[in-house]
Amino acid sequence: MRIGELAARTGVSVRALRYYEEQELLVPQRSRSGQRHYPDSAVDHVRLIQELYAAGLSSRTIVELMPYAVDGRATPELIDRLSAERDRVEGRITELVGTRDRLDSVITGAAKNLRTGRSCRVGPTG
Amino acid sequence: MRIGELAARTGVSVRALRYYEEQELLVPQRSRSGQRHYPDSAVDHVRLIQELYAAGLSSRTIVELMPYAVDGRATPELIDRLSAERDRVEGRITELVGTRDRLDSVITGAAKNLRTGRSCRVGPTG
DNA sequence: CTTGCCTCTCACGTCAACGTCAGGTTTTAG
DNA sequence: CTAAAACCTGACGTTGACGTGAGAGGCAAG
Repeated sequence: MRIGELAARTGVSVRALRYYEEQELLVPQRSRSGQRHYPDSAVDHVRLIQELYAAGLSSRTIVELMPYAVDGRATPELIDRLSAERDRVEGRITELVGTRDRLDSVITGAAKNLRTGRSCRVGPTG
Repeated sequence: MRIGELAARTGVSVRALRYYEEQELLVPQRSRSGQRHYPDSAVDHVRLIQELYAAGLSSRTIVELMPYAVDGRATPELIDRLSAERDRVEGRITELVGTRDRLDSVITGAAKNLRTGRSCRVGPTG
């Protein structure tokens, strides 16, 4: 399929797809006239890329991890890299859970404040 | 305290503190000569700001939520805003948990691949 | 053939949260 | 008093993942 269709199917912009190519994340074939042609598998490929971006990985990191997703070839280094990223994501989750709990207690305090009309201090821990 | 000490205590840069002021997140008093002077509470204040940044909130959003943190005054709108951000954070957590699990299964597959030396496809779902 | 949409390649613009440098003033230590 | 350290105000630079517009070429339909 051509770039417009892939964009429509994945929900990412045409510009983004060209950017992915620039970053060597998704390199399509070219017709004689220079138009990009993607296989059907590109749809899932793009979704994976998006997910990894959403997880906070950079293009460079994704590029480094792609060889595995592409040809299924694993090396110890690759596994280390994947594990490191997994741990990073895990760390982010922990942070965010803490923040969510903080927000929860702030909200609870605020709601109480609202009911009583009294100003009960809720700021940073302490 | 002056800006350098606050920076040292919080671990954020002097530049960042000046940026926070620019964004009206943390407005200190000024001496006659123009130097910034912060109260002790600014330390916790900065930490809260950092945490909210880390949670993915923008300066603008933080500014909107600050009135509560500053004077403890809650309004229904503020609580809605806080709840909305809480839900955003919760959504991010769910996403990241999914990604972590995806990474886990990829890693497991890769490790198995490595042991067997066989290429077992692990890519996007499907 | 031409209309119209899709695509191409530059290449500059954007946005957030600062980094960094320049050039000058204030505070502090000796 | 002097020198160093800390502070001040601009103001331009950085990074990542694109947005946006210009100007030109490609392709199926009438």
